[in-house]
Amino acid sequence: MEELLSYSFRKHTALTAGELDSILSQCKKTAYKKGHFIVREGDVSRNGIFILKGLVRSYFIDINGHEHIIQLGMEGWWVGDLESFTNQIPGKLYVEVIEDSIVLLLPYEHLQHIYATIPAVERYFRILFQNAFAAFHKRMLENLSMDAEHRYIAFRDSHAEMDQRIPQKHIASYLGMSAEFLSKIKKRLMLKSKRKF
Amino acid sequence: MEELLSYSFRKHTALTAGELDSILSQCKKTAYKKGHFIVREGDVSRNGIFILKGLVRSYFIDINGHEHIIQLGMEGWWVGDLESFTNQIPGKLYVEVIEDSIVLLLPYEHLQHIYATIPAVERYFRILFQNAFAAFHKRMLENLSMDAEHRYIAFRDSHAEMDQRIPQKHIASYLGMSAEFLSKIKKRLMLKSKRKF
DNA sequence: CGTCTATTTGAATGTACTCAAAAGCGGTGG
DNA sequence: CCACCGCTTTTGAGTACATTCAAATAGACG
Repeated sequence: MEELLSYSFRKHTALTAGELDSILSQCKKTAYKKGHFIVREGDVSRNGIFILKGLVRSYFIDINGHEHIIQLGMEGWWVGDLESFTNQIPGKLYVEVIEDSIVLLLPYEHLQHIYATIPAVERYFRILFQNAFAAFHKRMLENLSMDAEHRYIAFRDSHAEMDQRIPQKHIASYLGMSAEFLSKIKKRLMLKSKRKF
Repeated sequence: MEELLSYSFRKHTALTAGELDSILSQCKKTAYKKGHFIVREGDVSRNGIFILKGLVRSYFIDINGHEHIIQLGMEGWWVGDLESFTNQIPGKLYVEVIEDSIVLLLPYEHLQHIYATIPAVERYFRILFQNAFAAFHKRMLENLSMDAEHRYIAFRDSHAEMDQRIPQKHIASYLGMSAEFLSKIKKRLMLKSKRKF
């Protein structure tokens, strides 16, 4: 299962088997049950989190007590509270496991050591962050230019698997709308597609 | 003026004077007049863009013909259409100079060469993208949790200088609201602060 | 099964937008 | 120096998209 991480590294950079082993040996494989938290608000995120199996959401709670999902992550993804991890300060996010999951935890200090000893890892994360940043740009662009119905259609089309695996209320939160409204949208789309037959 | 770039590099990574010179020699210093475009929709962004002086906005136009500002950048910032630059494909963004500006242009191929010959630059951009990503997270978090009035207050507080230098309609677009509505918000805030005297 | 959570539905409400028009502001040329 | 033009900002009225609240229904889990 750990090959997922090796595969991810090899996709973006050239590492020897020994280097990969060294990195893997500094990660701790951990299982979480559905509903449990890897990180809570106020925690300092000590670890980078790489998902080997399962599904995770990260969200924060605003001053009105409403949850807003920042990220949904599944197999092969890095997740977490980046600001908290980068600066080793208390964070604002919760990272909750929404399916029984197995993750690799990579402690902050170990990552710093890896950066220092295996420069190619700088390249790996440079590319990862660059891609993540561009993807985020795209998401923001969609949020700005589309209404709620089209945001959901776009999500369903590009994340078909997540649309199946994740409860609607979480998808609504990720897309920035209320759960009730998403329900109404889905009904509207059902009627529309029925009309074609 | 070019020291701005050296300063930016040195803040995040250790580079020799020779390496900095080499990087600088591969950049092309270019002046743009207010209202001119560095990149247009459909262009392949050939250059990384670093601002030495002036002010730049990047935006896209949605299917309804409305502009949405993605980024506002000033002295010491990298700007541009990252997706287009990274993948060397036609982009969706316009990059427009909104004050007479001087920028450094770093061609894509030169940057690849720099990555290959000066590994510390991987680290520089890794950190830059990591910070940019975290900042973007924060912006999205604010967009989700605050109403229009509080988004403007947050912007004014953390970007006081930009609030002065940039026309209101651009700020409105950056904050995801109509220019008219921002005008109404400012009036409301004026009245509120007056009432305190 | 029974309980707890998630989803659906409807009615009332609100935040922010659109459209239209007036007022303000800055630059340019006579 | 003033007059005019274009662009930005302000203001008001009407509107729409999405929310809130409340209640009913359906589903999941022990």
